[in-house]
Amino acid sequence: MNPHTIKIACSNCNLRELCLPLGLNTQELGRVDELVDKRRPVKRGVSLFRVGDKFTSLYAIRTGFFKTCVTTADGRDQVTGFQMAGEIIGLDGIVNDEHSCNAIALEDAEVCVMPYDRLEEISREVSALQHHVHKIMSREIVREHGVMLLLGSMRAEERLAAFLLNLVQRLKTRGFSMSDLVLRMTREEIGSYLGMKLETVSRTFSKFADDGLIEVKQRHIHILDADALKSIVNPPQHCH
Amino acid sequence: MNPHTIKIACSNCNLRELCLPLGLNTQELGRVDELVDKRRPVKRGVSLFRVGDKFTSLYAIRTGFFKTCVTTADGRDQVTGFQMAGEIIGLDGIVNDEHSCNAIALEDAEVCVMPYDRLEEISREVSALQHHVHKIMSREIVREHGVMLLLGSMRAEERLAAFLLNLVQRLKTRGFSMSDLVLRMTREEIGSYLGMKLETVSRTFSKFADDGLIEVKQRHIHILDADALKSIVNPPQHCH
DNA sequence: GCAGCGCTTTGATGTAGGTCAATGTCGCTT
DNA sequence: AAGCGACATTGACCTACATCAAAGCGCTGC
Repeated sequence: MNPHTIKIACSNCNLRELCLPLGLNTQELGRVDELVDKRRPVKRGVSLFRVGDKFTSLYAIRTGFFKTCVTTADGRDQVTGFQMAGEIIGLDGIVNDEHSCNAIALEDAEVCVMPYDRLEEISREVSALQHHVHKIMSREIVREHGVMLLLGSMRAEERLAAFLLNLVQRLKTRGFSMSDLVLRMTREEIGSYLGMKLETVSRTFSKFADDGLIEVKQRHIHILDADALKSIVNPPQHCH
Repeated sequence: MNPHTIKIACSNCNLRELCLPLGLNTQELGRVDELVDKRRPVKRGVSLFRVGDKFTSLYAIRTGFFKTCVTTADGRDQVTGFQMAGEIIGLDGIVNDEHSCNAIALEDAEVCVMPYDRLEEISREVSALQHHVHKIMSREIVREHGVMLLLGSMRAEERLAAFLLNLVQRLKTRGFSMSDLVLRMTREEIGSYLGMKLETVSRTFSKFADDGLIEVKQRHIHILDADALKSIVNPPQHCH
């Protein structure tokens, strides 16, 4: 192995347990290392792919933070998700061989490029990888169910509380604090994701702060009472 | 081949072009025929699977009509989709080996049961099937993006117009009329899916009828002006 | 150090759609 | 065929959130 190969080997990657299935043997790991063609840096504000781009690859986020969004004919757009290190984006492109959403870096980022035909080929040989790919897609479907629930039947406070808890949970998995986070997106982007206007996002943050649930200083959020946030999302039942 | 085998062979199924990839050779078709373990009837109002059920199989709808829905801790629920003949349900179960939504028949139905481990096994051998499975999952992800857009940034009339056009489009693919449809779900279920109350669904139907876009007689809808519905979903741009 | 800009906060007011309630329609059972 | 129950429609009123508008904050670049 030359140093270059080592550099982009999944088997040495510190995000391995987020991207890859567990329990691969040495030979399988070797095959999986061939998945990543190269790495690609994406500057803040730049898109990794856009609606209509030919679909060629999936991308594993190594560093940085993305949003994905779709657009209506009349220019309104809807953020469909925020993605962080260890997460896979580009799945939307498989069905029609072209991307149907935009993926934009919210901070300087680097992704691992996994050519899709190679992924299919290696999945046929390594069944743990095959299953893993299915799980990733299924997870995305289930996540979106959750967003539909949020958009379809929650009120503003519930949505924002759910959003914060979700973010902090994912950050925790990556070794960050459960109580402090820095939002990488604007109020407007949060609002788009949650189906509310940026002013409502701001007011709701202020409300949470007034109620002593969080501290807000611009994009820095300190969570003071996670349980209270949870009980906003799942209002405690009162017996009758 | 005995008659029983023939009976549940995908290769003879009239929905084949909806469920299966095109262009399989005879040998591949033979393998794919092994996908379906058995058929299972589901009476109207009965669930095919429920939240928490162990995941074992995907289901191809042969006849009938389903809704899938998720539930909040406090009992509100959200319809996440309506599925008709030729569509695949159960993908939500892959990620955690148990289902995370309920699938309920809205009319007497019959599904083909495809044990998931067999699907993985055959996908490894028949790459067209592998790709097809990926496409089905990707299509579901893209569909959900569309629902997020609808829930997050459209108004009631736009939502209902988009809903009707989507239904009628899918029915057309199945050989039904572009202008007449029978809703298999209640106003409340439509409302849940579209993030609005049943009264608003009813009022919006009445509004469309008053405007001469559709005729509504209970669950029978006759579309008079599909273009007008389209222009509600994508309001024509006015230059400035 | 301050000018300018992008983002955020906060206030005042408007409205789409929710809520509550009454009535209507249809299909099913007896 | 009458009566019941599930679903749908319509009206009157209300509220959560949107909209419009005005500061405020904290960068970045000169």
